[in-house]
Formats: sequence, structure tokens, C-alpha cells
Amino acid sequence: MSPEPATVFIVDDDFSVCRSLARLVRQAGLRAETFGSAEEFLRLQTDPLTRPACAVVDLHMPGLSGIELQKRLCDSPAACPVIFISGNGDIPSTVQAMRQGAVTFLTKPFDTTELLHAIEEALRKHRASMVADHRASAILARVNDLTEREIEVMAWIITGALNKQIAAELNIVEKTVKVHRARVLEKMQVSSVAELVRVCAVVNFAPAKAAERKA
Amino acid sequence: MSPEPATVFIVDDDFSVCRSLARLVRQAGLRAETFGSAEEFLRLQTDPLTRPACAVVDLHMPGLSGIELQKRLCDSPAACPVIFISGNGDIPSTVQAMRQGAVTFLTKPFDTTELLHAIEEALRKHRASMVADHRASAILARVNDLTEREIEVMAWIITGALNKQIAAELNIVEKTVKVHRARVLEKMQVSSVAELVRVCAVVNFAPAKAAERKA
DNA sequence: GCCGCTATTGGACCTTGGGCCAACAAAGGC
DNA sequence: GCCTTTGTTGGCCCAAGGTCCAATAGCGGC
Repeated sequence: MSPEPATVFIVDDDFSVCRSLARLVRQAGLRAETFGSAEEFLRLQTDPLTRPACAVVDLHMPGLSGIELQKRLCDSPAACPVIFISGNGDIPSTVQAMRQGAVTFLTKPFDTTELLHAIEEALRKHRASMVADHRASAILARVNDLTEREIEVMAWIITGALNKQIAAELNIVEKTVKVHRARVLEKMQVSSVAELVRVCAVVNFAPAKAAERKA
Repeated sequence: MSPEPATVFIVDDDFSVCRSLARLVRQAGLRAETFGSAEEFLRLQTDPLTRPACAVVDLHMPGLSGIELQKRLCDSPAACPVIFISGNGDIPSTVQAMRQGAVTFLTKPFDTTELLHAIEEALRKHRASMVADHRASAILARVNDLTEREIEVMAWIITGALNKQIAAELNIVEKTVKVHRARVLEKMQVSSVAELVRVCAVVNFAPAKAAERKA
């Protein structure tokens, strides 16, 4: 059903829960990996994810709680959507989990189809964020290939400034701006200012430096 | 403290709760309006909000529930951030509320400072969304002022197409495209293609029509 | 029928952007 | 000292955009 093999990480201190959830996941045609604690998950899952995945996490666990795990995941390269499950969760925890971006928060006992739907949603989200990340990192790589001056010029270009104006701002001659402009378009792999503005928007590249310079 | 007078709508079927929450809100320097039911709120709050506001809503009420109220609010011109309070809320309700965009979900009895913090956050959000809405509606007004042809041309412009290419796509002469292009920039109140791309991005104007035309 | 809006086109002219070739200078690595 | 990178500038030419002028044609409304 999925276009590529997706993995569900199951983090629960109760081994039997891990086992039954893993079975459920595998019956749905997905891969499953189980972890007995948040620490174990963080220790073993350090590689950046290259394939869609999500985590089904128990709220209450000895050691690091599910909430804490989620918080750390956000900063890790292995960030993936989290689905919480809990037998005795409270509303404040639920609120915190959801505010931190959890897909949902299920209370035991829950309907298995409910969990599978949540997993589907989580994987969908992760796929979307992965393609977005890929696009963004590809663009950032191009930006890194620019020299400082080129970045500076680019910041002005995407404001719609004329070469003449940019030249005045940078105290250089218009001809030089033209050269930088050409290099920017070439290195950023776009063929028009319109496209350049778009790709810059994707990575939130705003002419902040240019503004600082003005001030 | 707030730059402009902000209002907190309090929706609770328990009159004494309404009264005490209203007092709390007013002591914090904000306006308060109370409603005894979701229906009453929806009946009385029909005008589009012109000033920052948020709603503090009880989950359980006779008639329309808080969740239902929130759902209707999303489609209404009086949409504002919602803070839920409940004495006996459950986790599924909390999850649904948060997924629908609730700021938070507080359980009675709650700390008053907690509520005030939530209100602050909700008002902050609402202010941000109001300025975003204003920007967007101002831009949409300009788009509505464009003729069909101009919109068509604009769709091509923001892809970075040359006048020559646009002319070929629309089976007209390059000169005509220039005229439309000038009108578009004028009516959209921008002075460059870069700015045009930006304002179109704000209102999610994508050259979809152009793509359809090609197909 | 006249008026106004829209779309269309033409011409002339100027400004701007972009490509191509060449050159120089400062900085840093070998 | 030589080489590469980076930033800078020059000239030349062409393509593209922008701005004036003016004109024609269809279409709906008064």
C-alpha cells in the first residue's frame, strides 16, 4: 500500500505491549521496531531517517518519559511524528504532547483501527516533511556554495532592487552587480528572479542582512 | 499592557463561573463578555472581529458542546482562538480540541495565572492572524480588481516566463503582454516581479490556471 | 447610437538585464 | 614565487522590459 517501506518505532516498557503492537503493525504491512525505553530508542535511533517512519510511544516509562522523548526527538535528526499511548494519561500531559506536535494521544484500551489510522496519518505527515526537508536542504546546499558577496547581492535581488540600486547600496559599480547576479542565478540553478524568490522563500531566506546593513 | 483593547469571550453554562472568570479577566485589564451557552455566543457574536479577542469555553454545556462551538467558529467570520476549560474532560475530547487548534485545555480547578497566560497566548495568536488576514484580504481585493486576462498573464509572470513566451502561450503578440504586465504591476501595487511573487505567495496564488490551460 | 470597459496591436524610444571576452588586485594555499 | 579563489571593473552587443504616443474592435449599458 505504501509507496516505500515505512517503519513504526514502538517504545514501551511493557514487553508484551511492544510485542502485540509490533504484530499489529506488521500485519498492516509495515515494518516494526521495538524499544523498551526512551533511552534505548534514542541510543539506537541516531541515524537520520531516510525512510518514512513514526513512533508509537508510551507516556509513562521508567527513566525518560514519553513527553521528554518527544522533546528530544524534535532536535534530533531522526525526528519523526509521535503517537502517544497511555493507560493512565492526564489532560495536562495530553495538552503538552499535542502542543509539541504529537499526532494524537490514545488511551488504553484503544481500538486497533484507531491506532492504524493514526499511524497512517503520522506516516503521511512524515513523508510530506521529508520531501520538504529534501527540497530545503538541496537549496541550502546551493546557498552555501555562494560567496558572501553573492549572498549579499541575492538578498537585494529578491527584494526587486535594480542592479543600479544594488550597486549604490554596496558601493560598487553596476557592472559588478551584473556579474554577481549572473553567478547567483547560475549557482542557485534558476533562470529568473521569480524562481529565485520562490526558492529563497522555501528556505526562509529573507534579506535580513541587507536590512541590517541599511541600519 | 495591550496595545489595543482585547476582549475575552467566556462561554459557560454555570453563571457563577462566568462571573468569576469575567472578574479575573477584567482585573487583568481586559474586556470580558459572558455567554450562558454556545448557541447564545454564536447568536450574539456574528460580526467579524475587528479587535483582538479569544474565547474561554467550557467543554460540557447543555446544547452545543464546546467542541462543536469551536468547529463552527472556524468557519465563522468571528473566528478566534479557543481555550477550553472543563471539570471532567477526557483525553479524546482534549485531543480533538487541540487538533482543531485550541490553544490549551485546562482542567478545573486551575491556576488563575495559568489561564491568564493562556489568554495572553491566545490574544497574541489572534493579533498575528488578524494582521495576516488584513494583508491577505487587501491583496485579494487587488486581485479581484484584475481582469481575467490580467490574472492569466500574472500567473505566467510569477513563473518567470518571458513576455515572448507568455505571448506564445496565450496566442497574442508580445506587445499586448507588455501592456497587461504593466497593468498587473500597477494594480497589484508592486514595482517588480520579485514583489509580485511575494504578494502572490501570501494569498497562495499559484499559476494553477495556467497549468490547466496547458493541459 | 453613444459611452465606457476590455482586449488587442502598432511604433518609437529609453532603460535594464544578460552574455562574452578581457583584465586587475587582494588573499590564501602549495 | 606561482596558482586559485574572490571581488572588482571595462567594453561591446543584444535581448528584454518599461513608457510614452495612438488606434481598432467587441460588448454591455444608457
